[in-house]
Amino acid sequence: MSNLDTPRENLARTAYQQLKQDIIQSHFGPGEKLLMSSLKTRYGLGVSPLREALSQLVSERLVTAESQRGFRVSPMSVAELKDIYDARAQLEGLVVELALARGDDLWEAGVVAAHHALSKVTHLESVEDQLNQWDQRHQAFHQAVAAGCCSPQLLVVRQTLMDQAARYRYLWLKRTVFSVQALADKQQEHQALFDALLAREPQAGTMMREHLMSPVAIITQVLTEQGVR
Amino acid sequence: MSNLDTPRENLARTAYQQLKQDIIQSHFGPGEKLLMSSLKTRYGLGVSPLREALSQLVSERLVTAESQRGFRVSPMSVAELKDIYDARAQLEGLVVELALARGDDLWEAGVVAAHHALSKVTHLESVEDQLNQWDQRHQAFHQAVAAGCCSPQLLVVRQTLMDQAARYRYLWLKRTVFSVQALADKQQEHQALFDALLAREPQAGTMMREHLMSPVAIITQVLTEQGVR
DNA sequence: TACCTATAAAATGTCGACATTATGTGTTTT
DNA sequence: AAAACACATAATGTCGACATTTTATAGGTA
Repeated sequence: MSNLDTPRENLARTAYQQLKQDIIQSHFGPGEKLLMSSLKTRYGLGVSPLREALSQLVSERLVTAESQRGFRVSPMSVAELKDIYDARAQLEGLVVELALARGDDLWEAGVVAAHHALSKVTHLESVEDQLNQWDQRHQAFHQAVAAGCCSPQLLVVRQTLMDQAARYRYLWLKRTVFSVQALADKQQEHQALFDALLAREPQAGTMMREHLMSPVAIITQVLTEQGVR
Repeated sequence: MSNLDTPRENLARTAYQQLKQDIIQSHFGPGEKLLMSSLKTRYGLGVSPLREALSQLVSERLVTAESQRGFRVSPMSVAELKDIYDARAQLEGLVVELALARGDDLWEAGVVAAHHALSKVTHLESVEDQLNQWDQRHQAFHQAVAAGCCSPQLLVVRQTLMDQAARYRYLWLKRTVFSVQALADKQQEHQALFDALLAREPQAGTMMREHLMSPVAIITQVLTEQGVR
């Protein structure tokens, strides 16, 4: 009757999504123990769906499990930051080079649209909204570029690395989005990237690699300020 | 006392390993429904550890979950075969190029050792053993080569794609390992690859890409013989 | 016959209970 | 005082039970 025909999602899936959000936004800090008792009260769920959600997050390496000793948030480190960003840069470079070779008109159209939207981010009243809008369009732009590689598998792998990087990326976002200078620099990089892509210039891959590596210095600084090695 | 200091793995992990094996070796065929009742009797476990294991396999895309409708083995298709192998080839090519630039003496030593072991696979009485030994050393050789990229993250990603490909790869293995000609061809490719790597010749990346793509034709044939689109 | 409907059977997903294992605290021993 | 031990407390991991939902079966209608 009044039943919306939502297919009724698992509790495990909702737990997964919420937990992931909470870890990425550092509600649970790196290395923090994830007590079943607290999770139960926080999300109002039993252990079964929680354990399923945690198992998935272990597969994504956002959570680590130690047998008979429960779960904890995976630690963060400068070494891991560099490893993740290096892998992302290399992979995204590869993806771009494939897109140059494989991308069709529809791909170009998607890139044009996403780039346009990104360049028109308006200054909203709420800084929170501002941050979200820019971040969303920024990610959409890169997603549109990557789509040209015509490899669903590589795109999944790419997304996995994105998720892994999310916690680090979040640190960078806050520093960048509120700096007019940093934003302008990024905008310029995106413009150059955009031009190179549409012209199918071979150096676009290298440009992308450098573009992705540029936040590393800033994030390293933030981490060391927070006492993370 | 008589307690071996094995840390006592949880049942969920053992279930995960067994399920993965059984799916890869096609004990559970593509698209097959995974009934909780049968899994319970087969592995002698309750639902909780089984669901955890299945959740992890969902993350690895070997299993698919539909809310309120349980789990089934992910289907296989020629399209997915091509997608996975393309992604693997591109990624492995990238990894090799990084290894050429980053690999040190220790990497070279590992490659030499693994190549030597691979070239000396003895003809054992049991064909099963023969297959296992060759496959193990073959994978070890590629692993040793890949290690040179100096990126733990990329190696994890590579392993994920390997796991995804395992079911398809298994089909190829059976056809290859029992064909003297096919084995000899592979051995020659490995030799050429080996020489190019140690000489740091830039075309090693391309060679690797072609090496990884070569089984696609055979596997496609086997799949169509089995009625898989 | 084909098609809907009502009913029965089976399967999923979740919780609470319980055994096992880890952790913290206070006491004894050297 | 430091280390070793015993005990109490707390947390994990697993199972069986149960409500809900899906699927199969049989019957009825046009």
